Amino acid sequence: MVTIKEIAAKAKVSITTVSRALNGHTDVSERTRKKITEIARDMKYSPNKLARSLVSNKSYTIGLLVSNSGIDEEIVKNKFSSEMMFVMEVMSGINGYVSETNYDLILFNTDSSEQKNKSYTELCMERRVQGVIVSGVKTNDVYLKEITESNLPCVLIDIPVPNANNNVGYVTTNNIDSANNAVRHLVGLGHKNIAMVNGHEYATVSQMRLKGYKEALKQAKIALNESWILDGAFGERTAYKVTFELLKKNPEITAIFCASDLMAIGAMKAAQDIGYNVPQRLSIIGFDDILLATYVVPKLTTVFQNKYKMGYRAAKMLVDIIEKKEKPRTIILENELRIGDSTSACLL
Amino acid sequence: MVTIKEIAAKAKVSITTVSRALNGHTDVSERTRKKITEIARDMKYSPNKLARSLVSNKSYTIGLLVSNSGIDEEIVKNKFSSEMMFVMEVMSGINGYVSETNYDLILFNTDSSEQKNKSYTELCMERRVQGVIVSGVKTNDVYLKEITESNLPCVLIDIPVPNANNNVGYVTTNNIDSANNAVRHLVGLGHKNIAMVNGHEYATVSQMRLKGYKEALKQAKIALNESWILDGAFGERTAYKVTFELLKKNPEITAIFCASDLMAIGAMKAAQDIGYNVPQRLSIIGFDDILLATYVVPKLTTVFQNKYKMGYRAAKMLVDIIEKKEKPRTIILENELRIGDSTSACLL
DNA sequence: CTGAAAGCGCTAACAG
DNA sequence: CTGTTAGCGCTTTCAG
Repeated sequence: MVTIKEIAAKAKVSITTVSRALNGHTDVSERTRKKITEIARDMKYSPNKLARSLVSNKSYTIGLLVSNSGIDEEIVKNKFSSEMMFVMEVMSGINGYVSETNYDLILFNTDSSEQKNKSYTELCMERRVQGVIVSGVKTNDVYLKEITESNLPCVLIDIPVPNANNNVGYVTTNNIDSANNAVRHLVGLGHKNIAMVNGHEYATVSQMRLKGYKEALKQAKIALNESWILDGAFGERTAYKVTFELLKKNPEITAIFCASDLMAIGAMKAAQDIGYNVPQRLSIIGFDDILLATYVVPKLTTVFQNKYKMGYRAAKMLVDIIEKKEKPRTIILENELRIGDSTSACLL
Repeated sequence: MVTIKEIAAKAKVSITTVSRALNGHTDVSERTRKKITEIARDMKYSPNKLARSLVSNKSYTIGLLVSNSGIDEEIVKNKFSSEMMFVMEVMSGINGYVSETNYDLILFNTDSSEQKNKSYTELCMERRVQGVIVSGVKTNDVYLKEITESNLPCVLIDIPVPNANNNVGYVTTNNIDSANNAVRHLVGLGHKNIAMVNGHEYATVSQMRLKGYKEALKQAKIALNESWILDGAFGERTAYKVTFELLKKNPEITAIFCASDLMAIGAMKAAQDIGYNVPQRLSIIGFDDILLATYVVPKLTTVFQNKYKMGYRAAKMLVDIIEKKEKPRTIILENELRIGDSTSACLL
């Protein structure tokens, strides 16, 4: 590895001058600058960012904290869980913004963190990342609180933080209204007996979507039946099981609102296995609009979340925080109900 | 940020001693070690890996070079391309292995590299990554050659390198045989007029799969019809278009072998839009077994590639190279034909 | 415009 | 067992 020292020697100048020339400082004569840049190129010089970071105290790296949990919970080992699919699309957006900047992305795995007994904060500190984006982490996560209470700039995806300091922000979508809207759509189609398959309780979005569901029923003056609210754990198989049971016991149900597409797919399979036609006998709505939603048959009616944008905006917000720009620390994106073929008028 | 210097001051020892104590060297008395570790904990000390890397010349970071190209080529901006889906699953495997080690993963985007006019090698050098995994990059990529010819440890996914130095390796699957096998399956079902929708030419896998296709036809003594080999560019829409044309012109075709699942799905839609029943009128086989394959109707018959394993093994190989372990630099995994509902006996 | 010197936080001989 | 010293590659005062 060639260093500025070697360049300095060859150019017969001091390392200071080399540093300045290469960094575009104005106080270097054109002649020496030219000489130096040429030599640098010839020697295939590449600046050592580690060294630069050490002295400037800026690593220009952003941490990305994602969970792999669930990866072999529902699916074997080579397939994704619902969460994974969601996170992947978000990541794509994060990457999209980050690649417009000088920052690089470093990937941390929350699972390995627990193996190694290191908190997320430690992971980040060690690498001196300047900020971190957290996604796919449960609200009861052991290390979550620590990191939001630290001074590390931090943006959370779908995890609202009530009264956080100015270094913390979050990006989420309008879950309550979207859920409400989805359920209202069902009501509009004449459905009255509408069940809900929710995700696990350790996701804020579950609570929000449930809230929207309850609101919509109330507005439609439909009595809430608590036993029709199921826990599908954000998994296809769990959703399948609980839906199967539910439908067997309660033939009066004509529609189900699911808090994720994968669960909707699980529910749909359960319905089909029971012999129900979707949507004629049972309407189903999902949430997320993952790639899969368009490909299953019937095509899912679902709440489209712009996951790319969520990631993009999260990354942007993080850089704003890092660079001390005073911008909103909360972003709530709007969703959009996309009508597919899994919903239709109630025929019962 | 608290440093070992501050710990040293508080513990009234030299920084050397602190360093040794914290790094588990044996030449420190138990008493001082205990004192030091306690102080470190109390002060919330976190070692600066940047500084450590600088002196030890080991960054303990691995670069991950993936392409985003195609992301808005076929699909809007918030959806994945086929390549993306594949790469994502591979990434999951890479992450799986890496999290068992001391290394961290740093993400480079090949597109941004071109924006910034930096070669992959530069990107890696600057961050002093100790090795890099390359995936989803085309064989004609401008910077590809440079990086494999550098001394940087490097593992490629699905890009065989003929006579590379000992620092370069690759992981791929048995594409020729798998393709051969897939086509033979069609032959076994009585098909004789078998077309192929291939990916673009800048992927080695396209060439291999084509080779397998040709081999199988030859073995079955079926004449090769070059005009039945189409370029689907690894995209669903392109595959749709070319298949549509092909089927219109050549009603004698009863089966299509596609070099990727997404293209198979595109082909399937084309067939259905023409009024063909799949599989009765037209059998279709895909390649990859991406998550989608199981969810489309009819469920795709496809060649299962263990993408997680590909990533896992690639990461493992890279670490072996970095740590100078003499292990094979070539890994060719076996695939498995998974029969779905998109293939059946030839009825024509 | 240029250079000398100090130092970022840490590790690693070398001496004691 | 512990401290002194030097230095990883770079940036940044401060003097000239």
